[in-house]
Amino acid sequence: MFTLSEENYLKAIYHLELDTDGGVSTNAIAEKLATKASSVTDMVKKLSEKEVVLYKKYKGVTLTILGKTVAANVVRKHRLWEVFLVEKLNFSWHEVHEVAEQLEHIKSAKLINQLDRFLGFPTDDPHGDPIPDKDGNLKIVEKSLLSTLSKNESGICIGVDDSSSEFLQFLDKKGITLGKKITILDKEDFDDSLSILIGNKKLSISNKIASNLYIRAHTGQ
Amino acid sequence: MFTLSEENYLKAIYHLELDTDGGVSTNAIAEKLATKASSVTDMVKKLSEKEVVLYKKYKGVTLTILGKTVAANVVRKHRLWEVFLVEKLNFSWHEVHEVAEQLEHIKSAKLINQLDRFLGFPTDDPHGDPIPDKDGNLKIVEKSLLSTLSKNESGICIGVDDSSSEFLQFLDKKGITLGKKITILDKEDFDDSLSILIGNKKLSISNKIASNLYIRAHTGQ
DNA sequence: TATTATTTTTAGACTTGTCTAAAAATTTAT
DNA sequence: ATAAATTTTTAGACAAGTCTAAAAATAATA
Repeated sequence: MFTLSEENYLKAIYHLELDTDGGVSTNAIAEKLATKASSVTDMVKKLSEKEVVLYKKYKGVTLTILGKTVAANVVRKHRLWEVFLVEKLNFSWHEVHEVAEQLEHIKSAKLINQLDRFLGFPTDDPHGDPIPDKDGNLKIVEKSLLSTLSKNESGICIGVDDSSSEFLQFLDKKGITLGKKITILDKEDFDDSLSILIGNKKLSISNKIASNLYIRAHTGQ
Repeated sequence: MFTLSEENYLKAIYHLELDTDGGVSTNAIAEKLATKASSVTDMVKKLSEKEVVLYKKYKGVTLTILGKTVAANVVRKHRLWEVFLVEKLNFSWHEVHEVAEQLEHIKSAKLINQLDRFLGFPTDDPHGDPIPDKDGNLKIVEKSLLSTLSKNESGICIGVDDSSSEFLQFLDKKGITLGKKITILDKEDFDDSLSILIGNKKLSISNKIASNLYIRAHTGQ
């Protein structure tokens, strides 16, 4: 069994490993968890003894198979609870993270299996992130940043990179939601801003926005 | 804000106060929380500084208004989650306690208000215990132990005193559930065991069982 | 009421998870 | 390749919550 702190470290390492090659650095973990590098060193030693990470001094950390399973399960719980909050309790997508951070640590296999069933076995959370299955496997989805599309190309909005409350509320205001078709009408060379068509509305968005929206290629019609 | 430990102490004191007159003793709290009296003394001092309990050395503890509100809110959350688990996730009533012990500490006013609404504003948990309202007020229900009824009296089964998993599973096996009408057919002087009619079934139950079942008087038919 | 017995508190220690400050290792730059 | 900058680790300390063992207060009993 793992403590709340241990689970948070495992989750952080799990996320960091996804966009890092090789071991995850002490500093990166410290930044992600808003803690100090020395604390990370201490915890990583403990996790290493529990055989959920591989750790060589000064060489960074990697999750073991067991560690990855534990971490993926925490992520699974986090995302299932987010779905619950949005679908059943009328939370907005920008409100769910903080509460899911707490709920993800509730320990009960039955609870999470039944919740999964109750929600109809969802595959994605409200931000478009895939929900790991019971064994911790993640569905791989071909996705690109909106900012990488060219003029006249289009795709379906399937997720966000930055899921801060501010960004999500901005998207709400603009009417940008998951599942909507987006077409690039024009790209401005000057500042890389985009003119897009979403639904039947024309919008102008900055490159910063476009670099935080994931798109699935949309062939045909 | 209160830590998990503080909340558990407040809840324990809250429950103990309900069936104690005067202050709650250190030992009683220690027993309820399966901890040591010395630990209780330490915590009670801290709670006293936070002004949620009144504490005089050697004289026991009482909740302040604030303390009672905090405790009732934890109980409210516990019982709402129990309803959720039974009604929505198909848990049996003997399985909910352990999970609700964890869920009761999740901090989010919106979560609990929306959960309450989602569940249709239930007034009782699956064991028949009343759910405190937002202000911490408890509905008072006139109830008696089944063991106090006389021959030919009857009532509706509305709750259990002992809600241990074993007892609840025993009740499941016997088909004794909340809301059912129970009539005393006979009382055995020798061992105070009862012959009862529940639904259309005749059952013989020991006094120990009868002393753990709450009944609401059922006048007429 | 004096003496036991019980309850409660104190004192000191331990664990978990964190921190600061300083030392050691590694990386970067000259 | 040596010096400087950065990263990482160690050493020691602290807070929360718990424990054991002993002292102090209260309650029970003869």
